[in-house]
Amino acid sequence: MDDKSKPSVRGELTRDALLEAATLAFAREGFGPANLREIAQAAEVNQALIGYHFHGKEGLYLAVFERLVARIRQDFDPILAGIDQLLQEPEAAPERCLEALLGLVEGVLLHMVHEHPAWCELVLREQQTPGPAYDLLYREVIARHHGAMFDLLRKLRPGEDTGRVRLLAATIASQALAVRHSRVPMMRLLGWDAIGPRELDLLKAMIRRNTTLLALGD
Amino acid sequence: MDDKSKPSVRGELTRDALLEAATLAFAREGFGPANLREIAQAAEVNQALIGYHFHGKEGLYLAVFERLVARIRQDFDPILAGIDQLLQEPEAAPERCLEALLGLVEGVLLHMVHEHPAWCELVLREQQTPGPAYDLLYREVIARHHGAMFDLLRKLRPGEDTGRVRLLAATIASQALAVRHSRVPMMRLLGWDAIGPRELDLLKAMIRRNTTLLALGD
DNA sequence: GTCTATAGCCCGATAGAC
DNA sequence: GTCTATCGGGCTATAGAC
Repeated sequence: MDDKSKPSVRGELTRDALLEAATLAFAREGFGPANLREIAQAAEVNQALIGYHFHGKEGLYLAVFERLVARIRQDFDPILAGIDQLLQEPEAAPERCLEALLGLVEGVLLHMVHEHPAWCELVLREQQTPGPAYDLLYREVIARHHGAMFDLLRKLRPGEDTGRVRLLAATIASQALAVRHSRVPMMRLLGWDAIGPRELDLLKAMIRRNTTLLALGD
Repeated sequence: MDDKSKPSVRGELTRDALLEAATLAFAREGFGPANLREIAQAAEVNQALIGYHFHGKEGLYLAVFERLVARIRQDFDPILAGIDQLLQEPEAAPERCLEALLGLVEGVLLHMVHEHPAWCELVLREQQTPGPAYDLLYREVIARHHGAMFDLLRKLRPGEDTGRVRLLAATIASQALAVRHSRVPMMRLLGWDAIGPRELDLLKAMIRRNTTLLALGD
């Protein structure tokens, strides 16, 4: 029984291999410079199969985003569900709201540290001219995160102007995002070669301290 | 006296037009996908002149960065010189150090908000895969900013571990940078269409409040 | 579903006239 | 310094055999 015996399975293997290779290639080089020949070669699959399975380069690109969004949601849906539950309790203690906020921000930090270094390039490209891929990412990931942070901060700062609470959410989030957006200058400033366990602990501690100050301050 | 009467001037006009168009194109599309034919057309200049003036696509790209760095330095050198002077005073009051820090961060914020959006996008892209162009920018701009922030924060938090002070500098800076790096999701979160005077005041106030808390907190 | 082969396009570079 | 014309290479997409 060789690996070609079940066509429907083989097709799926081909799709997966192409998506895996394409994710790396698009992340490393961006949409334009990424090269279908190399992607097919890295996936050990014939180049013409990209056309068959994904209807061209753009279709492959969108499929890569769908896959990544699904993976991100797998990581964050439990955290976001826990926050939703907490927020539905009428008398949720502020300490627990702060703890939930810290957990969410730390989750984003971990994701930013561990994701492929150039994943940011993909998102940035989409941000400049938001196309279908960015809309998907925004709807499924970013909007949910924003919503959860906003709701938690509103509980922590009752009575504060909602515009200011939103702005506060954005500035708190920016600390975690900076690890990705400003990775290179940040590493140079800190004199780090890589973000290992020791560096990650320092980052976590600083973000925890900063977030607490910013959420409760004044 | 037509505009072709002084060849040396005409060449300079050609260079400038090409640099202007190239800045926009590289920022919008990144190095790879940007197209020399379109750049030449936008500059209303013959495509072959790119080869003559800049020795190809990479030379043009580097020249764009040299121009960008020169303009940024024009804006920030006075601010940074003022900080250097303050830091050389042996008994500089903490209040003045904090004020200088707030001024620098606000300067970065204003730059991120007002300067040509294309420049920031360019930097962001280059940062993902740093080459000679990024080294130039880092040496001439980013390193100086980091140095100034670090020195000011060390005065404000005497005795604190220098690694933590550096990390604090990075997280404080990230707030101002976020206006560019996360512009699209941030605007959606805040429900803003553009950053006008009203929005800028809100941003300034929030960053001032946050920076003060983060610099002095604990 | 897979593969070969190639059509057809776009790009960067440059030779050579002016 | 500028322009026209073109070369050579690399790319995506796809027709058609299996």
